Amino acid sequence: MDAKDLQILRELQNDGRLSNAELAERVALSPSPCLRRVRLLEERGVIEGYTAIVNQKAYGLPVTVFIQIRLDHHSTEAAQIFEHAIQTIDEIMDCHLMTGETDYMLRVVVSSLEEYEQFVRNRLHPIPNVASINTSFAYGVVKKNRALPR
Amino acid sequence: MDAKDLQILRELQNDGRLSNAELAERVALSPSPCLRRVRLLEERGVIEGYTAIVNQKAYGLPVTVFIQIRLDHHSTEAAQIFEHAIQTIDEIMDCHLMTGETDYMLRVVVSSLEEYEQFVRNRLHPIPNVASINTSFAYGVVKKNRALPR
DNA sequence: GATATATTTGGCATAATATGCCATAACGAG
DNA sequence: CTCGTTATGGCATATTATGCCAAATATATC
Repeated sequence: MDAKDLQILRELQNDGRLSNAELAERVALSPSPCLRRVRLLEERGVIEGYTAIVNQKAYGLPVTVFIQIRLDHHSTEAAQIFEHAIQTIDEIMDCHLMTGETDYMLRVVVSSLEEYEQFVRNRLHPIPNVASINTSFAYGVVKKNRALPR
Repeated sequence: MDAKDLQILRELQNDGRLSNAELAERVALSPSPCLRRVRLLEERGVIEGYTAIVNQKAYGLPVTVFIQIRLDHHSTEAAQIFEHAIQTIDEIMDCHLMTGETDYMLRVVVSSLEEYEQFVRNRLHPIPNVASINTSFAYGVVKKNRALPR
């Protein structure tokens, strides 16, 4: 990955639908080597895919919740059960395995506080081995960055 | 926003580079009304943009950190200064204004623990009015969802 | 420093795709 | 039922992607 690849990644993170012609111009290459670099980045898994960024409020899901979860014991089995359970729950946008006091950090998206209550009751509580659930509501987004630094 | 729009959004969240022809086929429309719907969703701000999803490890930034920040007082001015300060810091991928005990939740991306130390020293500590910084490191990602639920 | 090898690049022809326009069809209000 | 509005599909044109080849650049070896 040289400087040109980094430039390509920066441009595609800021506009994932850039045409190859436009992208090539911005990174000072002709279209064909530019396209070949993009395909290589895709094949190597550096580019995992492309996505449309949807406005949560306009979509009807204005509420973002961060949830810190601890398991009651830390066997491989308990972790596997938990991690498997969350995969099928659509409201969970992402889940990180954490160091320190909490085991998992979830970002969950819902339409309202009422729906969040339902979510906790119907989706979270049925999962076994969960010792504690710590909920933090987000009022709004102050910053949102598309491109990784550097 | 009818069912077709929702379908379009779902498809474009899962593959932001779908050709209009392919998208039209998937949502059972001919290309022209399909494209018109996409453009409308863009104009209305439902689709905020498109982005390439870059693998953090492959890119050289394997460490994700969640940081909970409290300000020492909650004047509009203190908030504005803080919120303005973080905009220019590239390592901060997103920042949410929170309810409850902490004021802000940051997601930060760095190459190593050493770099995180530098980040805190050089970027965070200079910001005024910050009362406390609570750092939580992520080992790895258990789940990552591109598409909003429903 | 010269030569051989491998890698990357740019150009071109072809195939696929997007775009804008228009007539037709579906929908809703009165 | 009828008018006015909105959405749809088809088509011609312009733009873009793709695959192939020769030229240029970089790398390694002696």
